[in-house]
Amino acid sequence: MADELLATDGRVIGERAIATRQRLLDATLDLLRRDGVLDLKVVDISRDAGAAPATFYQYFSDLDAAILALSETALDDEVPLVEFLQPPWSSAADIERARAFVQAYSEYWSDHYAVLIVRNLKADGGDVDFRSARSRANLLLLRRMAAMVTAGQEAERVPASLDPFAAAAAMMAMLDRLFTYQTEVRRRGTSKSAQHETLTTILFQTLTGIPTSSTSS
Amino acid sequence: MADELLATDGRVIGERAIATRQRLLDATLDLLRRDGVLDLKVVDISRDAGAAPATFYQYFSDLDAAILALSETALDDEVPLVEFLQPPWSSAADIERARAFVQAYSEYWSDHYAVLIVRNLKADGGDVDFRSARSRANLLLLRRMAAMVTAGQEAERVPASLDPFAAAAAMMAMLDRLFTYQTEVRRRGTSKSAQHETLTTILFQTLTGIPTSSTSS
DNA sequence: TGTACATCAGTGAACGCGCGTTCACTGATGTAC
DNA sequence: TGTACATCAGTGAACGCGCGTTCACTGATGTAC
Repeated sequence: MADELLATDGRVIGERAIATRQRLLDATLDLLRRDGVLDLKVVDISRDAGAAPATFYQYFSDLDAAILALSETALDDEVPLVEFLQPPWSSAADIERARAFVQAYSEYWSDHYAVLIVRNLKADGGDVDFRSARSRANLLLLRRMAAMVTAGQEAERVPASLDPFAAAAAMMAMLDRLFTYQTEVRRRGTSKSAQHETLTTILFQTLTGIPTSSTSS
Repeated sequence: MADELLATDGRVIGERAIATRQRLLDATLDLLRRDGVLDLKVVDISRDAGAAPATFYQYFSDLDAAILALSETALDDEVPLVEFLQPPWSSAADIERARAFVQAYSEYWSDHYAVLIVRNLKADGGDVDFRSARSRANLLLLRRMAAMVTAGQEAERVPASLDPFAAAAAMMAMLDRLFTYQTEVRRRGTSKSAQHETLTTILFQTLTGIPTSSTSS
């Protein structure tokens, strides 16, 4: 994208300013990770970035603007994940790609969870900008998943009772929520790899309807 | 439970006070639904409940205490849902019970989503009390789901690659997140009943491994 | 059946902090010649 | 190769609001006789 960064007054900004802006974003992410949205403050962000509060307002009209900017960078990291779903999984061997997808998505999530949680929260709360940010991000993967379901139904492997889009949304929901929830699951003695294997199996089974090799215990 | 309600100073409180406390909780829930956690204020709650701010502090040490109290009442409404999972689904006919479960869970969720979202948010953020509230609630259903997976594996219908607890958690995650997300899904032209049918199919398939009747399109 | 007293429940008004936000300013960097 | 000037970037200090929280108080209800 060839868009130049602007200050809040509309000026195009130079290198030094871009660096400052980035430091502010980094600090925002740090604080989001450490303390969560409920305790996020402009004053703290500025201090952590080694800048005066007034500086923050040169680049962001308010906290939401900064969080939205972080959402955009998260989106950039989501784009490559499409590769794992495209072309669609179509044979038992493709479970390897499902496995790789789960792994990659897990990493994506652990890089960006702090931002994604807020984005989802604000989107759920009805904020238009966050809604749109979420939609753009989700549709990327959702469309590919839905296409797999449709293909699976045409091949009569996937139940006709699935709505392709709803099924895809369900899978996304599962991935998102579960990664949020990960520490908790881990605490009950389920290893990370067991969790990934489980997700892989459910995903592959639901989207493609292709039987998983090992059905014996 | 025979626990009597206490004021913050430890006194057991009478009927009139119980009613006031309840009005405060009702107002809290209303505001949570309307404006979300980020804008929740003691002053507003008190005003809406027709009380002075000082009154709030007679019954709750802070906002979190009130939200935790609301989480407990949500838990009460979750208990009956166990019926739908117990005894375990074991034949194709049990898909009716899965369907009823999804329906009931959807209603449970739409009654309590505002509180559950905050509970999850705070639990994810590491708050001990909210963690415990969430665990107690989730384990109720999680245990039954995990048992079904184990049974399905013993009958060699469910892939051995599933970890029973992780699979159950994945299903819970899917339900929770997707209901949050419902308006969005609806907006893309998926009807509520199509969504429920999809969830029912995925749930039943994943937990029991029993093939769904209609695999043709 | 009324009066005095004890306890319970609720509040007005204020204090004070902390945070968002702004404005007039200073300092840094680039450019012309 | 230095000096003057323009533009860019950053800030100190303050204002003011809004909210959490408290305390000494008032009003309501129950109880004894």
